[in-house]
Amino acid sequence: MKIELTETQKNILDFLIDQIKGKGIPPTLADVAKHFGYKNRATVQQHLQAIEKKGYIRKNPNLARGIELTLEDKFFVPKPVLGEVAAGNPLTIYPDAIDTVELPTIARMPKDSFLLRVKGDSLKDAYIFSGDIVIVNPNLEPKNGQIVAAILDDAAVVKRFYKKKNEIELVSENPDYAPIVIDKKYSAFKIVGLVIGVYRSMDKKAG
Amino acid sequence: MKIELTETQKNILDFLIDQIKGKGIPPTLADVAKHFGYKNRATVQQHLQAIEKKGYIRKNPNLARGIELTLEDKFFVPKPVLGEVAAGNPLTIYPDAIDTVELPTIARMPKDSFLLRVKGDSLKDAYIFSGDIVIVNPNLEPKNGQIVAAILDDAAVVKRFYKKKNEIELVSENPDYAPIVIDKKYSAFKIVGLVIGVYRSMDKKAG
DNA sequence: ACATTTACCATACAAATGTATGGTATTCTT
DNA sequence: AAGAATACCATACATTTGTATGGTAAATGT
Repeated sequence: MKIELTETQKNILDFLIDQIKGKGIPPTLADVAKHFGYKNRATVQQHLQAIEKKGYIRKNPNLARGIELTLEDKFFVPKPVLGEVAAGNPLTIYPDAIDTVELPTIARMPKDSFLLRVKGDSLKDAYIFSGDIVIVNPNLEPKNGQIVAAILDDAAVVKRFYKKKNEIELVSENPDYAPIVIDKKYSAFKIVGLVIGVYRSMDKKAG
Repeated sequence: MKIELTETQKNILDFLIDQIKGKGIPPTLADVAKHFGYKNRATVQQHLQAIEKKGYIRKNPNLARGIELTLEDKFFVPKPVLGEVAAGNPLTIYPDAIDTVELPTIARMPKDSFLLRVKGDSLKDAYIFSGDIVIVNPNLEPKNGQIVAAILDDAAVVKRFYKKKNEIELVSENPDYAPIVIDKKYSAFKIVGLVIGVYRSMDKKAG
């Protein structure tokens, strides 16, 4: 039933979601126009009509800030999953979204953070399992013992983080996997962000 | 600094909070007038000026729905956890919120659904652990094999749900706990809702 | 090549919303 | 008793906001 959104429309919808969920109050047409640099509200108006026709929002006519997310009825906001991330052995990370999960609106999802789907079972003793979605915040500095997402030689991993003198150690909770030790100067290594939450939808049985 | 509010002013402020926190969008003057049965907006306007002068709200001039709560913590929105729910043996459910989880910025509660903190480990084979927050939707009908929250003899449980001919069976994933079988007519039993997701914040170490 | 969709701008208009001002009546203070 | 604060109403007006309509240009599909 839902039709694909264009890039511009998707950007606008993202902004709407961001404002409504984040700031708590839907923007006016003028707000949206200003944010995207449009010189008049009619442009926004037309985009909104397109988005509404495709079923993503509903508008209360003649009502200031009368934009409602239809997604909201379902309690879920679709979010892109940027890649798969290995809890065991490293996996490839993809340049674009490989999938979307329906994330409940309560799951905390700060700006700039993103989602990765976990593959493998090396973190099972930290209660993260294959198929779980981890929420990664790239703006937080990881402390020792916290779980991070990192890129190592073009692959992505999720592991517990320990900062040593000249190395960084990435530890799995599962004793089947040995810790990875990286020299701090090694250039093909980069911490992507701190894992701030885990979400698992219950509609399919875990395991 | 804060001065005492009059009864009317307090009622209006309560309504404002209710709308902003609950509905997610501040009301217009007309909304407030209608709710309290005022015949014109100027009345509301004056009350708002009084409330603002006393420091409880701030107004963005000439802005539709431009009421902000000064009380509001901009970065953390506490969400009530309605009770603890036993994955093992039943626990008491409390009439009021027993705790809050802090969900930064986002965190608008999906309509009608609520949170319960899980205690006990009977669902550990379904990857739900003590301390996890389960999201319960009371409007969805559970199907066989799904996980539900239920009230049994004034205690709350989270278990996998199976509907039999004349009974309902609630099963733990953990073999240490035997299934609970309830006759359908038993009045002290009630399905509270379907567990639609599990969320775990990572700021404290799991385990 | 032609029609359709998309992405913008400009302008005009109507409805919603906030604001200013003046009025009446009641209660509370001093 | 006088003054102040409170709680309303009515009306007029300015601004914001949403809507309708028409136009240009580029990309896309058939």
